[in-house]
Amino acid sequence: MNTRGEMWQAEILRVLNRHHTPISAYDVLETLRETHEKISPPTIYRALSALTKRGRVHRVESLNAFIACQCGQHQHTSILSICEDCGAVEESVAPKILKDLSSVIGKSGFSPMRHVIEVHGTCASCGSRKAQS
Amino acid sequence: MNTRGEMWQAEILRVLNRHHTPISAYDVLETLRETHEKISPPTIYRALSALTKRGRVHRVESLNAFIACQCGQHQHTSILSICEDCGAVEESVAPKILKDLSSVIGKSGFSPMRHVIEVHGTCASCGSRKAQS
DNA sequence: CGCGCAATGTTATATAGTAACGTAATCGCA
DNA sequence: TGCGATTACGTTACTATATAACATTGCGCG
Ligand SMILES: [Zn+2]
Ligand SMILES: [Zn+2]
Ligand SMILES: [Zn+2]
Ligand SMILES: [Zn+2]
Repeated sequence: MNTRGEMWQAEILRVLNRHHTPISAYDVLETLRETHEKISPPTIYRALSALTKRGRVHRVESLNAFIACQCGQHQHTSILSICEDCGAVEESVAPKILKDLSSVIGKSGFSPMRHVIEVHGTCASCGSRKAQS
Repeated sequence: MNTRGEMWQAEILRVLNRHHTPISAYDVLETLRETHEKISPPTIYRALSALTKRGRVHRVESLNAFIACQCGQHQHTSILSICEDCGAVEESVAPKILKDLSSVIGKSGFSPMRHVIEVHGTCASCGSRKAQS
């Protein structure tokens, strides 16, 4: 059975949903340790990996961190816009870009399986805040 | 003077150019230790970071590894196609995709500074090898 | 029951990256 | 040239991220 595993996944998802920025596996670990003293890294990583497979959580490769999927629509490849000022991450879904991407890199015979698209920059509110000052 | 720093950059670039797959900073470290016993991680990371800024080396975020720029044209943002079979990485330059990407994520007011586009999959030769068997 | 399998827990370790500080080279300027 | 300020570099130690390996649990089934 996997009731325990599912329990960890649910707990971790709750932790991730309390944040609006990506957090590291070890941040999750520390948080869960407040209530479950004996939890250890492999448990966290197993659950995060299951959640990622199920599309409930996205791994932010360029930050080695994780964020709950915000776009309702799971099992998609999304574009992550990461504000380097406030840390906020926004998800966009753009099938056309994925298609163009496939066609560009497919020219050489490469067949894509997983896309990582992460854009670092400044979000709207941080941008206007900086423009003011 | 920064002749020492430039020397490390040159040595590291030589190491990276001997491989056709991304290698980790610590792989570089081990290799250089064969000839320079006392070299240490910060030296490697400083040089890698300078090389990355200069566009001579790309950091593969989804592998925590580095590869020498293969496309001659430095200081560009490139799309990396990573074969999960043989590890080979191919670079593509596609300004149109970057433009589309900016326009999609710009709708919400986000202004992009750095793009990370990495596609995992199977390269042409590994694909045909698998199709045969 | 009692064997076999798969999921989970546990310990330890591997891998990746950086802070902090001292020293040495370089620059700005009289 | 002399000399303080500044920056680059080396070195030590440490923090952060991730996984290997093995023990244990609990369930399915004859
Ligand atoms: Zn999502
Ligand atoms: Zn912001
Ligand atoms: Zn390149
Ligand atoms: Zn291949």
